[in-house]
Amino acid sequence: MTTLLGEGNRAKDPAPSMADVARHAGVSLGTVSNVLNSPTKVAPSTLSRVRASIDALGFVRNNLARSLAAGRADTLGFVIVDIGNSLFVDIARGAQEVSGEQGMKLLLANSDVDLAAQNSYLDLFDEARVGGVLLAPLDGPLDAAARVRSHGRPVVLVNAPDPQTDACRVVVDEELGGYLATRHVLDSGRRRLAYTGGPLSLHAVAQRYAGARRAVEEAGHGATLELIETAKLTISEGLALGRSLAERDEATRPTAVISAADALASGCVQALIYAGIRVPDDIAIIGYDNNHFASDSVVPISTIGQPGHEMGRIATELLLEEIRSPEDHVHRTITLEPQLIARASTRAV
Amino acid sequence: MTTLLGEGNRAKDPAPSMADVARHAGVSLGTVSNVLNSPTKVAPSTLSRVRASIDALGFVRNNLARSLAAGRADTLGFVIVDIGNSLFVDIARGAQEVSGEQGMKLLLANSDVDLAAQNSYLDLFDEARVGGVLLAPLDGPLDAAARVRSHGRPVVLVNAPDPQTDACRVVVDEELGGYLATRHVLDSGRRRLAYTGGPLSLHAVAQRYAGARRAVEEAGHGATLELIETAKLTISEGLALGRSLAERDEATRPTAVISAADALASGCVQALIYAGIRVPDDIAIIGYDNNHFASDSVVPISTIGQPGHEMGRIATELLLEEIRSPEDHVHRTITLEPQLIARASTRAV
DNA sequence: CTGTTAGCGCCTTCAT
DNA sequence: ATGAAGGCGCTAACAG
Repeated sequence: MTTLLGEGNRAKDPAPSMADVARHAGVSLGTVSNVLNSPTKVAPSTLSRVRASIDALGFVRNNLARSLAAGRADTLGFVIVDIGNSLFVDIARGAQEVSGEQGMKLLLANSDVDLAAQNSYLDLFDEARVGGVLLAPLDGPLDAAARVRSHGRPVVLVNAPDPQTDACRVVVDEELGGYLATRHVLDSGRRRLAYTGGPLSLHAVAQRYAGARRAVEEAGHGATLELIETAKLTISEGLALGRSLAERDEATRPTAVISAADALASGCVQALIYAGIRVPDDIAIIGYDNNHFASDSVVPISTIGQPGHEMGRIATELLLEEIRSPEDHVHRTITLEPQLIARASTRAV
Repeated sequence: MTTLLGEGNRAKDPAPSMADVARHAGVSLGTVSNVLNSPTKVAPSTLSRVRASIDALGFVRNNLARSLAAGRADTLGFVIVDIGNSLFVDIARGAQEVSGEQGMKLLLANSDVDLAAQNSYLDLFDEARVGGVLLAPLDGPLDAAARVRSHGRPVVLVNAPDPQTDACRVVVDEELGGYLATRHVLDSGRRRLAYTGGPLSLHAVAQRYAGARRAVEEAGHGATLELIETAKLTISEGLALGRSLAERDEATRPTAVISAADALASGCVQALIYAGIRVPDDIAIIGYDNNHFASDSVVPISTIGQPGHEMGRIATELLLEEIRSPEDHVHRTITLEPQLIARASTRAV
């Protein structure tokens, strides 16, 4: 076909390939590959010459072709249940660190608490032939993850409530967290306690409650624990909770509230103070998660911190280990401990 | 080589390929490709037979090979400056929607306000041959983005302060936002105003301040605007601000505070209430960003909403347009308008 | 409608 | 230290 006017620039000159670089540098394709992958095996002179051509041409290697040919990927995928939750952001940061240290890249995908989206991203990473995937799942079936695993692609679960799957997991001891929080307020002298959070169908909420009960039973001495279930773990539920607490008369009002989440605790504190009730003098409150708005509150709120950063690091290490030696890898569950962070909201009376 | 004990499962049976499917179904490779890419061109009977083999074998297509062969990608990359900020999460959601609707997948990367990380992810997406990239950049040089563009890969900037680059951009009118906020409190009857936020070196903070000044000048009638610069836009800075405001005597204390961020406003409200100062009766406050903790406050805080979701949608549409017709694409900057959200914290007196 | 074939860009032995 | 050649898994004509 003859060239018509303007047809010449139609091609939008395609990215230069290694072959182009080789030609430009006057070497063979294999040599270019070597300067990219094993620079030590190339004579210094050719090496610099090839490198010069590389950036003269603005060459970037095609990772698709690279991974395809090499049969392995330098990419990891992380499917995150809720990118708006700072715990997961911390986990992602930890994962990113380890990935970088070990020469891998980390790609993120936000499932947004939606099972279909979670499955779709799992498939995406599977099709993209990533080296392995990290999954912070929502409460729900994990068969899509199993499918990925069945394709020989390692999956490690982070903060997964469900222990039934055959994969490595990194979790934190929720029961212990509830115990620590409750024990702390008992130690501060309060006896009439209330645990709040919900719905109880959430694994973490239930586990933390179990821990709270254990601490109260252990305490004896007339310590009591009331359960106040909420519909969600939000600030606005907390506001409502605080208002209803403020309406109770002093004799029945708990003297300490153990909350399953900082958001809940924060709302509660705000509503109580607004109603003229003193925190921690009249009511002590402790939250959970160590979100920034727990520390950044008029009355800094005590809380239970989860080692998100460490969770991300460990999960990634497990994943890389499984990727590198699938043969002798044995799955394990690493359980991390939550940590008490005492602030003004639970000061002893 | 003879088979030794246990050597058989050494291979960790590699993922089945289209060739395997073809063999299993008794058809040719091309036909399998057709059932995957143009099912209409395949006889119903073969179609179902091939499909049966596909999931009998648990086949998932290799996207690396697919993109390599096809010369185009079905993936978009989004480099996000701060995954902890809900505005960007909203943008990501919008981008995800449009991507999905148009048959593209969206991969995320968190640069975490780090230039090196941002550049590294830009390169990652470049090497991964994504179809195009969305970039919510940090205040800093954009040469890495230019490099990506020079490789023929479209880049669109979201919420980029710097208008100098040659690419499509989606931004919101920050000056207008400051104006709207200020105008609103003026309309509510306040005259002694203060604008707070910082550092002023941040583009958005400075622009919003400019808008505030414009509104005050326009108002005349002895309306005044004090500037209270903060080091950051955090809740704790807001707490400090609220405390210092509470210490002033009534004659000099502003009757309305326009804050450059909800976090700041939230802290301020909390500290004021704690000090016994009434909001909005004694001081009205308006924030910026429409973060959830602005609405979920004892006194719901008025704010300026940014159309994050829409920003993400539009940016992705621009990107897809450029990807699909690079020839006749002309770069443009879409400027969206922020929106006033009036709540209790600025109720008229 | 189905089969055949030639690459896509790179890695990786194996020679030289 | 460098070059040559086969193949990774798939798409996209083109034949039949």
